[in-house]
Amino acid sequence: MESKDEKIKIVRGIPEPTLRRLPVYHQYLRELEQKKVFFISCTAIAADLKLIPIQVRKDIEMTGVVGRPKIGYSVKQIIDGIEEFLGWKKSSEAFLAGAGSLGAAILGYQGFKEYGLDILAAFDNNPAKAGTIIHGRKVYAMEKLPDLIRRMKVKIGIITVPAVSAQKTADIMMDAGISAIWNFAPVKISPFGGVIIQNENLAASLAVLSKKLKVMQAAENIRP
Amino acid sequence: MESKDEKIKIVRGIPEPTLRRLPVYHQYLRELEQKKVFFISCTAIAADLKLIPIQVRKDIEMTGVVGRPKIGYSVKQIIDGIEEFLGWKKSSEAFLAGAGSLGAAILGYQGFKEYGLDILAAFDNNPAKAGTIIHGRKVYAMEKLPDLIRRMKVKIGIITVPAVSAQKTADIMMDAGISAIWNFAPVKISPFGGVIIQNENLAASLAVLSKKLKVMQAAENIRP
DNA sequence: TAGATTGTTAATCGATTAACAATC
DNA sequence: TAGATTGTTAATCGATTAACAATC
Repeated sequence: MESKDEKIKIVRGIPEPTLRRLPVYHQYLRELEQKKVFFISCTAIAADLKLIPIQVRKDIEMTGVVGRPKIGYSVKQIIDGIEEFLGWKKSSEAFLAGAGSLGAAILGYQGFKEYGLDILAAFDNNPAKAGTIIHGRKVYAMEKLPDLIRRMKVKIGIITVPAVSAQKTADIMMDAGISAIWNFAPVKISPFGGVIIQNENLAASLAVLSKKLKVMQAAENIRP
Repeated sequence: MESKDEKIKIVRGIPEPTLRRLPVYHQYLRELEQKKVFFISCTAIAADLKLIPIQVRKDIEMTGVVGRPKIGYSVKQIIDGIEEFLGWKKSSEAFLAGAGSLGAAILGYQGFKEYGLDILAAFDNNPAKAGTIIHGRKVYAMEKLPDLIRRMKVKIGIITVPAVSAQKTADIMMDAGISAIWNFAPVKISPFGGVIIQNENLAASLAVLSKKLKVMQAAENIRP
C-alpha cells in the first residue's frame, strides 16, 4: 500500500517544467565534470544557467539527490541522480516510421542513445527506400512494422511521416502494442488504450518565437 | 501613454501555453473550413481537440475575436484572428545556419511559410556544400552570413549547427543584427542585447516522454 | 566560531477552471 | 419564449519564489 501511494505521488508530483530542465543540468554538469569540478552549489549552477538558486535546489530535490550545507552537491551524484530518475540507465528501444529528411535527421542526432533512446530501425512507405541504410540503421518496408513491434516488444514509436498518414501510422503502432509515441508530424494524434503521446509541435514553437519578436519590435517603435 | 501601457499589458498578458495552442486551433479550423463548416462553438472545438470549453474560450478571447451567444464563433474570423495575432500575415525572413540533416529537414518542412517564416537561404561551414541547393534554397559559405544579414536586414536566425559551434554561430548572428534565434542545437545559447532565443530542446522532450513511460510501466507492475 | 549553503515550510504568482449573468 | 452559448468575474490549483531554521 505504501509503495502504491508513493507511485501515485510520483506520477502527480513531477512538474513537467522540472522534467525539461533536468537534461539541461545534466549536460552542464557533464561539462563541469570534465573540467575536474567535483562539487558545486545551486547558486553557481543558477548563475551559469541563468536561473535562480532556489529553482535549481527544488529541481535537484526532485531527483532525490541531497547536498551538504557549505559544501554543495556532488557533481557526480547529480549526474547519476538525473540519469537514474529519468530512466536513462536502462535504455528503451524504438522504431522510427517515416525515413524522410526529418526522420533521417533524428536517426543522425547523436546523443539520443545516452538519453536512453535506442532507435533500432526505420520504416518507410516508399519501396525504393526499403533496404537502404540511414545513419547506420536499416530501413524496412512499412508493412513489416506491426510484426516487428510485436516480435521485438518495442515500446516506443517515433513518427516522422507526413501529416496525412500520421494518425494511420500511430494506429498501426498502437494496435501492435506500442506504449509511447513521439510525434513529429504537424497534427495532433489521438491515443487509445493509455498510450502516451508526446507531440513535438514546431509550429507552436515558431508561434511563440514570432509573437515575441513582433511584440519586441512593436515596443521598440513606441519607445525608441 | 495609453498605447504604451497597452503594449506592456500585451507583453505580459499572453500565457505561453495559449500561444502554443493557437496554431493547433488554426490547423483544426482550416480543416473545418474545407468541410464547409462556418460557425462553431467552443464546446465543439474542445470536444474535437480533447480540451475543455472554457480554455478554448479563453484562448480565443486573447486573439480579440468575439463570438455570439447561441451562434458560436465564425470559423473564418478565428482563423484570421489567429493569423493576425501571431503575425503570420506579414512573413519574416530568416537565414538557416548548418545545412546538415536537421537543417535540411527544416528547409524541407512544408508550411513554415504560411506560418510567417520565410527561410531565404542556408549557410554551412563545409566548403563542399557551398553552391548546392537544398529544397530550393541556396547554400552559402558561412563567411557570407554576417554580411548578408546586414545587407538584407534579416531578423531571424535558425541554428542547426553542431553543439560545439552553436554559441559561436549565434554570436555572429547577434553581432550582425539578428533579433531572434531559433536554436535546434542541444546546448543553451546565451543572448545579448535583448535578442530573443527560442531553444528547441529535443532532449527535454525525450526526458518527459521516457519518464512518463517509466512511471506508467511502474504503475502497471503495482496494479496489474 | 562564523558564515555559507542546504532543506523545508510558507507566500506569491500566474494559468486553469468554475460560476453565473448577459444575450442571441 | 426557452435554452444554448458567450463574456466576465471569482475560485482553485500548481509552479515559482521567498523566508528561515538546520547544519556543515
